[in-house]
Amino acid sequence: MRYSPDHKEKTRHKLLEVSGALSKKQGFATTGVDRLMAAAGLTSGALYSHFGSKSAFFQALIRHELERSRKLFQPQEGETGAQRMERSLADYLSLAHAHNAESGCALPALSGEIARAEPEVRRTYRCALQEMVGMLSEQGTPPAEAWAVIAQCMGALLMARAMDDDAVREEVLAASRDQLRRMLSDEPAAPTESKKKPRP
Amino acid sequence: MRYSPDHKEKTRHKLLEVSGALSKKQGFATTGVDRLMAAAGLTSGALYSHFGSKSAFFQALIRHELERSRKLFQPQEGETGAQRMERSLADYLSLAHAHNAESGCALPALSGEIARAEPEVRRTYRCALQEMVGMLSEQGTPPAEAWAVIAQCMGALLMARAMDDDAVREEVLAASRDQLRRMLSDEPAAPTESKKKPRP
DNA sequence: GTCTATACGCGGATAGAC
DNA sequence: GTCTATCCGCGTATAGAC
Repeated sequence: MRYSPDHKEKTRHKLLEVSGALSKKQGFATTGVDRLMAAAGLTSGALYSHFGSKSAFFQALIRHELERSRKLFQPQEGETGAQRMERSLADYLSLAHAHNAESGCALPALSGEIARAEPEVRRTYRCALQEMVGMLSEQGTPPAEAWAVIAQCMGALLMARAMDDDAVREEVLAASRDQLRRMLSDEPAAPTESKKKPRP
Repeated sequence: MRYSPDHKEKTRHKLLEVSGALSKKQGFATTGVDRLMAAAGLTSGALYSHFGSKSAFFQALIRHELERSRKLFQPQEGETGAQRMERSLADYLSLAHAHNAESGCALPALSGEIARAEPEVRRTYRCALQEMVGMLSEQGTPPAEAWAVIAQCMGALLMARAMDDDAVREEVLAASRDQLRRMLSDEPAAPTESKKKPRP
């Protein structure tokens, strides 16, 4: 063949990366195949060689994106559970994340489209989230709390993105950060956002 | 004229109601003008008479829908604040709401599209939410908590809708209900979902 | 105010050259 | 494996009849 053995694999990976970014920024359904492929320097034919149809491509893309999202909540070298959570919240619920959907988590960017997608895509979505909850569970956050954390993060970021004013965006994000910190430290509500304070 | 004086007003209202339901179910951008109008028994020309363009129609629709959403959180006759919150949570975070987007709240159904809409639409969205938070604030829920409640409700419902399994959907919704009850009653975390228990 | 007819572009998808 | 060319349907929007 005219192409190196792993050329297909590399191209496929690049397609998922680049089209994923474009989909998170502009939406998947509203972006044509031509544009999705052009973002990776290819033409529409490439999509049908690799995935067969646009909706099959969507499923592969969701699987790939949620794999990336899972890593956002994974602990890094030498972190305690509390440190990981504090870092995750600060990164996730930030204005930077609100303003850069293309490099951010797929949950707030694509859940709306997934909700209207075929059962196969929704199954992929559910399994990925269950894995994420399982992972958090192993690290000391009970499943019920883990679901609540994910829902809160996704909701707050999506709401912030749909607004038109950074000050209000930050108000929403700060409220969620504060709320989650209190919840995860098992402390009762406090009137203002508390400083970093590891539990005694 | 051939039509009664308030015919235009009534038609406009019907358009917003019926197209709003269809948009929440199938998405706004992905539903053509013909279909949106056909749902109200009209043809595409009607949209341009009333609103001028599809995007102008979207803004009117969002304004109308968020007015409806605000009422979901409004207290009813003879309710206390705690009763209202308990009723709101049970109704909002339910499988019925997850399965019937067309008659439900616009926030989980349309926030993704709003996030990619023109600034004018996003301004409408922000103002409506600020009013909602102001309303909750008057009823005893501080603004920061109100933002967290709305984000959590929207995130949990959207996540539930994007899944393919009712058992897991219910797990997500129950986790959020439980979390919000604990937060609103200023109680520390409990291992399982607590029963209705007004604060002492 | 609403409908029908129509203009024109972009959508997804396929065929065949290389 | 990728590109170019092409088919056909649906998208938004407008013009003119009633």
